[in-house]
Amino acid sequence: MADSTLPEIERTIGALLRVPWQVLAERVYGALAAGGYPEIRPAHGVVFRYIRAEGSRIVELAERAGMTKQSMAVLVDHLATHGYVSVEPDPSDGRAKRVRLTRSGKEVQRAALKLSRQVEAEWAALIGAQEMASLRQLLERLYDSLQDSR
Amino acid sequence: MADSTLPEIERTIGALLRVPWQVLAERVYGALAAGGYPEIRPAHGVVFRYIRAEGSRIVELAERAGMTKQSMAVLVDHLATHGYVSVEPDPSDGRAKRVRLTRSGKEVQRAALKLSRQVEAEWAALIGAQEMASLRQLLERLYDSLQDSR
DNA sequence: GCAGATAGTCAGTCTGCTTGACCAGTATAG
DNA sequence: CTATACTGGTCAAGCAGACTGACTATCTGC
Repeated sequence: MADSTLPEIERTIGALLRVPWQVLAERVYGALAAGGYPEIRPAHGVVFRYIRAEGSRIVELAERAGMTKQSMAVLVDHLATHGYVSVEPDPSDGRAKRVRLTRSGKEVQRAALKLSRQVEAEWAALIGAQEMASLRQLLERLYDSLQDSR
Repeated sequence: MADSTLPEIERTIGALLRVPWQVLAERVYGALAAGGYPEIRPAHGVVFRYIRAEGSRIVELAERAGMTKQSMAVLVDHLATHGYVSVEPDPSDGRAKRVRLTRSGKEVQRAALKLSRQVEAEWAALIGAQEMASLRQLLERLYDSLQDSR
């Protein structure tokens, strides 16, 4: 209830943020599933979001995603068994592993980004291009402020 | 990955919506937990959001929340055992039950709403009152458009 | 060269959701 | 006015995605 609605109320700020986000997420993961990547579930998004091109360690991904290394290890393992990432020993540290996107992992990343842009464009058509641009700008401002105030 | 970030990119529309929402949710549920309602978890939010003042049926809540009646029954049961809702047989239908907020359930609802408004005010201080007002307006516009286009 | 920090794994648990099968009460068509 | 279909809710089982705690192996700083 980040947006509990007493009878009179609707459209708390929570709902206003959550609903579009859910619509977007459903579209993106739905399209990925339908488009030949059925093993990619929402939880795996963080890997694609936070992985660096040169490869990342599991702890690093976990840290960035705000979860435990055990949980991240499960996600990485799933993606590895389906060929979206490769996991190799890190030559510079015998304890560590290096996780990297494979060709098809990069495909997924690109596809997701494209879908996101597509949905954003649809929304622009819905509420007006200028309005969508303003909305994005204001959200960026809020986003940056929230990042700073940590 | 409603917002997969290829190296160059940051701040996809997904991240811009998701991050503030997460901040808000954490604040609201954190404050509720700290403020004497530790049994209220994020999953229970839907009950407070969708319940009608006259009382609602389980199927109705499930429908509105977009989940199965079994799942909703679990949430309602949890809230009932902690005294936030009452569950009585529906006099007009022998199969059905009527779920209503108790006094303390209403308290929670009000507290959550207040917290939400508080966070919104903090954000206004962060990015500017006018900007926050514009942001809300644009989000409302998007929200309404998305509702309509179903 | 040893003590403590770090990367990752194993095992167990919890929450929040699902599906499938079912029962009991209600509504309806013939 | 009864047989049938529908509906509200429950029981049981299972899965996904997170968690904690305990452990091994390796690395690093003094």
